[in-house]
Amino acid sequence: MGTIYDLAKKTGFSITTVSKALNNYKDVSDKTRAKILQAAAEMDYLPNAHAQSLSTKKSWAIGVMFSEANEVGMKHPFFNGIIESFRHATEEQGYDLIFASRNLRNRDMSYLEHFKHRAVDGIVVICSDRMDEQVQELMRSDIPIVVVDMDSANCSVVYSDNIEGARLAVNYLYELGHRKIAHIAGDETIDAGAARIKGYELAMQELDLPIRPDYLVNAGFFSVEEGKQAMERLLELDDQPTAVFVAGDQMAIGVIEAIHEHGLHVPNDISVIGYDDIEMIQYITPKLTTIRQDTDEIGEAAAELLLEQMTAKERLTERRVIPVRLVERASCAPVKQ
Amino acid sequence: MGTIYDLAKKTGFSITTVSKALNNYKDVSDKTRAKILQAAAEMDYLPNAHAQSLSTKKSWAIGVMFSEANEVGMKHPFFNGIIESFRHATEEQGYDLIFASRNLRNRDMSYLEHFKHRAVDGIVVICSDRMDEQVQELMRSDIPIVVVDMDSANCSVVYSDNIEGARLAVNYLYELGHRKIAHIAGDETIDAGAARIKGYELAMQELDLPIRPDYLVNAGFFSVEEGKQAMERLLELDDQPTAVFVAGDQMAIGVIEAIHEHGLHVPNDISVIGYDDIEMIQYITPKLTTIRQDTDEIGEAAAELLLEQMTAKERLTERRVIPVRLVERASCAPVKQ
DNA sequence: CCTCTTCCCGAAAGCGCTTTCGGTAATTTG
DNA sequence: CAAATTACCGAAAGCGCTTTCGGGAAGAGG
Repeated sequence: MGTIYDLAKKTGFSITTVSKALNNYKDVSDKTRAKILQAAAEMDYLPNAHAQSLSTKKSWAIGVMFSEANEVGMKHPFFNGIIESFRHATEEQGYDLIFASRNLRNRDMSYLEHFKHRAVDGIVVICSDRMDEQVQELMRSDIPIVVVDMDSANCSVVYSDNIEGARLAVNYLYELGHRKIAHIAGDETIDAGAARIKGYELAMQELDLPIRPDYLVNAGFFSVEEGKQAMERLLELDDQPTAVFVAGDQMAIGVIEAIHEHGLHVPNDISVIGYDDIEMIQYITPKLTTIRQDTDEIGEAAAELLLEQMTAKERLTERRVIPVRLVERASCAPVKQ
Repeated sequence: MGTIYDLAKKTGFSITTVSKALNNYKDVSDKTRAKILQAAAEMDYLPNAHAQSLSTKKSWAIGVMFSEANEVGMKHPFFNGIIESFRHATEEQGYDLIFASRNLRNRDMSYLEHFKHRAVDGIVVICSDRMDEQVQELMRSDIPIVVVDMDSANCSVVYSDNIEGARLAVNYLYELGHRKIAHIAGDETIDAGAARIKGYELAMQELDLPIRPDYLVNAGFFSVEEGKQAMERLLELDDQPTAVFVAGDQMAIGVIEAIHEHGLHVPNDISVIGYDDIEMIQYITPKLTTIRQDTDEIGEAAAELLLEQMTAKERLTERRVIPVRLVERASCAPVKQ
């Protein structure tokens, strides 16, 4: 492969000139540039990224961090869509993504430390847990950062319009004639969970429907199992809801399971609407009606906000709320008389 | 944050000694080491990874490349499990993962070039397409590499025991009384597809069952839609199979859909067995019986093989075949008389 | 023909770290 | 107590690149 020095020797120019030719400086003639480029191609020359970063202080790398309760990492059916889209958008600008470990040869360090060590140009964190100390630390730092799925006044954030999404769901059920609408919620320590609860309550008020405490059950951290358990609690009620708005698709899967095991039918006995629109829910029975979050757009927006900061070389704090929409499938039906 | 030079000034030692203290050289006394470490902690000193890599020629980074037909990247429900497990295993050793773009500031380069540019210590490629020229190039290079889900004599590889998996599936159906067993296959250009076909044929022979060309249908690249179309072709047959072994879970979902749309019942009319055991299939109706590939173990094995090469600093060519097992759920039933 | 620009190019310092090698002081050995 | 180890530390070169700044050559202007 060779170094820039080899290239200089081969072409007879100084390494300064070679470097300039490679980097499109204008104070090198077309002729010598051509020669150098040709020689570079011949010897398969590639600049060493580390050396470049060392001298330019720009690494062309973006650090990514996941922070979610269930520790599934890239298997997360919603977050991985966002990351994939984010990757596409940043790739176009020449950035690489680096998934940092928290382990530097036996010494374990924080993500912030690791990212500083790696000298990344920016950080994207996909976070559901607002209490995560590691995330807090990242947000306090002065590295360009964008946080996805969480709100904060101190840095650029992007998330879906959860309030509107919840309202969409409740209104839809209302229009189907439902009045006893329950909400199986995500934990309030998670922004998305809290916002959807708020949206639910708002919508219920707007519709002059009572907000019954027994119709609002916290199902924790969005897993199938937790959804199932939450639904079982609703099914124990004397006065059962006729429809339930579930804060996440995975939970909704558990919800439907619970309903079926109880000998009831979705949607004939109970209507269920989910949130996220992850891939698998179009294959379950019944196909789940849900509020779709646009992972593509979220990822792109995140990339945009981060790139903006990286080129501006200053910390910005923009908030981008991505619209959601209702996807009608087969898990909701008009209320029985 | 400061550099090693600041640390030297602060402690009064030379940068040589500081570096040695930080790197646990033994020719520095415990006392001075303690002083230096303390000072380092006080000023939040972190070594610059680029400078380190430049001088040690070790980057503590592993390049990862995905190569699959459907371009879903990290959304791939099977591959992302492998990558997640791989990440865990390499993280423990202090390695970071880098997802390279193919774009270096307008100049687009091959993955190999990019990985050389980044000076990664090793490469993991998760590959289904054996014709991918980029992958070929990587395999020809001299960087430590491990390839997942594909076979090759030229580098370390890890994949599931597809032949045995197919055999397991066919035998299972046979034991349920099925004799008309079809195979909806992945494309033969994909190793996994080819191997499962081979396993299917082998098993059929062993059971003295005829291998009918019309019972072996190529469904391409493992998507739901392709599976559905393939099943539709089987359903057009005068002499329909009573059971079908599908080379991938996603295809199996499409297969079941086709059967249902045809007014038939799974498993009462036709038994279906899949391959992979991706998460979502336990939530569909009926829950899919399948051959489970152990993504955790595959990822770990890949990490092991790669780490081995990286520490040995030489290219090894070990082959690791991971066992599979049958997971019985509800999509197969005894044949109707 | 001389001066002033403009165009090209290169010397050298610097980015932050590692590692070889040699040297001094302290310690051990006989 | 002299000689031989041993323990500890630092000068300096090097990793591969960028960028400032100055200087020479060529062209433009008077």
